[in-house]
Amino acid sequence: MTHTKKTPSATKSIVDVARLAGVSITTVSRVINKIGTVKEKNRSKVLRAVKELKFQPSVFAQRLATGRSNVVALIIPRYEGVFYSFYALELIRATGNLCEVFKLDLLLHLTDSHIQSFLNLKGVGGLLFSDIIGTRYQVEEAINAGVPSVVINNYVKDLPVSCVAVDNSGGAESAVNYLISLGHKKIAHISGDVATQAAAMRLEGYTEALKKNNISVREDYILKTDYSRGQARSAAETLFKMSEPPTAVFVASDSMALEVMALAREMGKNIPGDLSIVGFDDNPSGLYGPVALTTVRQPLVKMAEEGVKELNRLMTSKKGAQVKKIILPTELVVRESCRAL
Amino acid sequence: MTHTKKTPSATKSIVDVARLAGVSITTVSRVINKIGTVKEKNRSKVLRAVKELKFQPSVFAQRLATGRSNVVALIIPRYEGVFYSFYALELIRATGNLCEVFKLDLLLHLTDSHIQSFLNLKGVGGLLFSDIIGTRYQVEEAINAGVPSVVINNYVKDLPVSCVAVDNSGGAESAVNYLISLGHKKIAHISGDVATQAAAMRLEGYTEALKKNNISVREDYILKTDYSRGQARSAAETLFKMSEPPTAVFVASDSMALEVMALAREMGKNIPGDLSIVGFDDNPSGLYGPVALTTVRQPLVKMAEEGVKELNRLMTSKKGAQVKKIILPTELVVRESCRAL
DNA sequence: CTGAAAGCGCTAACAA
DNA sequence: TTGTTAGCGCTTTCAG
Repeated sequence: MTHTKKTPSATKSIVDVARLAGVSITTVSRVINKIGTVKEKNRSKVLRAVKELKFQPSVFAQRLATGRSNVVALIIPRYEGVFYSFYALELIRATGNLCEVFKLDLLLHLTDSHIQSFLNLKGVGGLLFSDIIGTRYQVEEAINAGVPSVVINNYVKDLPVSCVAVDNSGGAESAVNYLISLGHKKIAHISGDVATQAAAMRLEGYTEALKKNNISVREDYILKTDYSRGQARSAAETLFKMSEPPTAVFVASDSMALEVMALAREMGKNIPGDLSIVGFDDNPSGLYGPVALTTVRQPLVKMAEEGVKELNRLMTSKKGAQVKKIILPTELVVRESCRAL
Repeated sequence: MTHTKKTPSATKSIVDVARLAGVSITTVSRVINKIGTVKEKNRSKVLRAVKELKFQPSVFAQRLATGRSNVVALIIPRYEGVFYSFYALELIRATGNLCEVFKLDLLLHLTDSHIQSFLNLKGVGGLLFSDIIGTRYQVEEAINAGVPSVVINNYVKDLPVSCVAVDNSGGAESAVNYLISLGHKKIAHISGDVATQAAAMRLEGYTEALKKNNISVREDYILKTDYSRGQARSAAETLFKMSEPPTAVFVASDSMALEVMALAREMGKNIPGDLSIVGFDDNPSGLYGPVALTTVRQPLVKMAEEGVKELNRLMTSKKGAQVKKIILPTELVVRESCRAL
């Protein structure tokens, strides 16, 4: 009985290519990895064989042999408020696009904060954390294991990890300053979930701007939400019912700001006539309404891109590379939802 | 010089565990893979060693050895209109969640339809295609390569591949029938991108319902869009300007329907007084407006789940398993945006 | 019930 | 410039 080499139906391996091309597997490997030191003649023979056999190297064998992995896991906390947002989608999209550019495989990992089992760190070459809320432990674990990691959307001071965040407090300040420059003094703030750094910093920027302008901070003008439209609506209702309602409101996200505008319209109020509104995000939805929303543009795509770039840098440089803390500027986009008093 | 066993800093391997536990690596492997035939005594010794060493098996070695991979790639066409949607996010979310349940690694792949290089089929254990628009070639390639695949959101008749879709035409019919039952005869349709099967089927359902009720189909009542809010707004403008405007409109997506409602309000029109509206999706945003949107609920999450389940079935059963074509029912959700004539 | 040994497909010294 | 060979870490017969 002919001792056939294993299952003949098996997919082609580097050995088959080598045989067909009449060279050693090493040479094939060199061609695949573009090692240069291969004679043009052999090179083309290999290439031809590869094409004929439709050969694709086994990534597992490669990874096992090299110890390197080009898999990047994007860790998103399965945090309802956040995940239903424009933010999450933009982030995923931008990350996906750039990973493709860098030839990285993007592993998506939605995680419950209370989850015990973490992903197998041996399976990934790098970790991209979307925020650190509820995943701090995982970040620490990754750092200890020496897996290149970067945290996005959270300026992590107290951990030796690269991060790229947005200047939330600065953005908030510019929004409120703008309102003040328009003559507003009674300015409310509908904040997002202050458990997130982004929301907390926006709140801080709001109070800072007020203080610097000698406007007293009224607690009743600060409404905290979970970033959902539902809670934004409730907050707006509260605002409108106040005996001394604000003349302007800075809202922590565009989608919430849109909800406030919607409610205002329903109640027959005029925007910006009766209330000036500034959002945060620069979500395209803000453009389609009757009154284009003035907002603070947040470079979400850029943030994701910088994150992937930084991660790629970490992954391709030797162990112990210096971490980077990047903070991206925001930009006030003036449209139609505010008026001068 | 002591011939140290390679880099001592290297992560622990099965060998270290075996040594520490005082058994062979085979036994360790058995314990890891829950092979049962291991004496309790050895078993606990191994477990203890695993814990002490914080051992995590190398997925690459496992995959190389077994030839099996639990990596699932979710292929989403980078199709602007689609990707900015509620749809994409829901899909990713549901897929991500269920993959975790099945212990599958989710690889996200956003693809340009014109891309040549495809992902390395050897690297994945299964493929989940979100729609087949622009990726038909890839689907065929996967089928030929024998890689388990399922197409979501598109009922693929002409290819031997599993798919799970939604009853778009049925859903559209029920929406239009409902409008008709309310006494409407002048019913318009703002369709999505008819290059997608979903939009095409909704349009078909619309015309079918009309025909079955002996209402003539007016071409000028059919406005085609790309699913974007911008185009929805233009379509609505067109509608409102007509000499004989419709009394009701069936819109192919909730986000577009919301845009139509917004425009109506801006123009001082009353919903549902002046115009009845039915959407499609059951996007939660439809609930927050002043008038809750009547819509056709689309089991997006269920669709994604069924997709993953089916893929998992394919991946765990032997080659050549029978493909399944699944079609999920929709449900009309009556809320406040329609009135009887 | 356990262990020795032969791979899985590829890369990377080391020689030639 | 090319080939030989020894692993990478794990699974899986096959003996014991």
